[in-house]
Amino acid sequence: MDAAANRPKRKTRSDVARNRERLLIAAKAAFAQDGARATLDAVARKAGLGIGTLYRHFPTREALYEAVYRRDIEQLVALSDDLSAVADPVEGLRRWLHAAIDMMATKKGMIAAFALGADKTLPISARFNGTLTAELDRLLGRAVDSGRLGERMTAEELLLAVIGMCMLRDQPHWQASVMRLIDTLLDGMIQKGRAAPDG
Amino acid sequence: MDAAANRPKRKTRSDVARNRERLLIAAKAAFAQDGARATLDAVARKAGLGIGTLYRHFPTREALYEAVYRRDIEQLVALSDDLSAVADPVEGLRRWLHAAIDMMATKKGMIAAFALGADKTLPISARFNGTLTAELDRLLGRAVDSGRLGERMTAEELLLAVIGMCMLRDQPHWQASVMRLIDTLLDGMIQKGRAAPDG
DNA sequence: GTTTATACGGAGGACGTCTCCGTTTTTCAA
DNA sequence: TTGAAAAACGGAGACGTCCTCCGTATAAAC
Repeated sequence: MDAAANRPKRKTRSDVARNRERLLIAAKAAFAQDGARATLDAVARKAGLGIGTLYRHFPTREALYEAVYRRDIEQLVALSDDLSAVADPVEGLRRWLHAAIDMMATKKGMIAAFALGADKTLPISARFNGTLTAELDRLLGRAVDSGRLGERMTAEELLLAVIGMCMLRDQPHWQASVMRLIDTLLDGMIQKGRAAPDG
Repeated sequence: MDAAANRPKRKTRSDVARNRERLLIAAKAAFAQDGARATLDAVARKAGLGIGTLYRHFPTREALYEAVYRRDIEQLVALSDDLSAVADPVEGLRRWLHAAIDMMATKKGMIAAFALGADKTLPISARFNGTLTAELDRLLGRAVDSGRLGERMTAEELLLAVIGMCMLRDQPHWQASVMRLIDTLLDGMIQKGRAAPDG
């Protein structure tokens, strides 16, 4: 029943933590350079370790993504805490979305990680997207409660829109374009008349 | 100099056209079923032909996508002709975007094809994206000229937004979400006050 | 130093892409 | 018809990546 109770108390080997760290550093560098296309063999080689070791530490590519970008996600969570205190809730929401885009702009592999997260069949979805959707929902809820924004879009939809648009990273001025798209989208959500007839 | 002049006048073989057609039918089915993940081996097998024949007809995966979806693109071009006559230019633009989304909804592989088109390094970009951007630009220009829409977004940006958002196809109600996103975006483009301060 | 649990490494199988060239099919001229 | 030339076909095989498996190496415990 209780696996923890009858496990021998042998310390975990010292090389494990060291190798894990090496792998993460190598992966971060590889993803930054080659984005989603980086091969895992290359990551292992860069870390000076065998491919088998990589797979033991991170059984799937998604697990590796998650470990590499977990810290960044936490940063976005912290930022949403700060921005919940901004006087204008729409502005707070806007700033958070811009920060998310900024982050993806500097980390090539991150977009790939999020794209995987968009696929509901992968467990990474629950962690990355779940966490971020929750934060976004908080900011969005605040703006809606204030009466400034309508309820046209859900937090999840907004997040997916950002992720989707960021997939077009290879365009010349994609970052500015995406930010303008987001701003325009927010403008569209502001309580006013509607452009779209129902038919 | 003139390659056409001194080529022998032998007719092109009759099997070529037949096999090309078979490959297209098989590819269309395979892409519809498996999306971007369909293997080219499977396409060739489904067509009852060798893999070598597939590659001779369509040297790259993108070439095959292009051939499979060319007709659909032409349909969108024709639709934009029709919609240029609609009284309300914003409504015309909106309908065209919805039609594009509808089309992607029924053809799994099409989104993959467009996503490739978003990568400027591939020649398919010039054909698919170029054509569609031109049509969208026409509809958008008309709406801007009427004074109803501001010039916040370019046709290319709008198109890329649609493509990006459609990449999230695996979500439960993605199609409705994307359409609502587009409607909201259009609302945001309508000439009114702005939500986003400059800082 | 010996034992033992644990981790490492990389060979190898599976699978997809793409090429190359011997074989087959089609066209054309006689 | 039939033979030869041109053109297309087919699939074996080289290559690259993913991922697993298990013999070997190493750290911890005693």
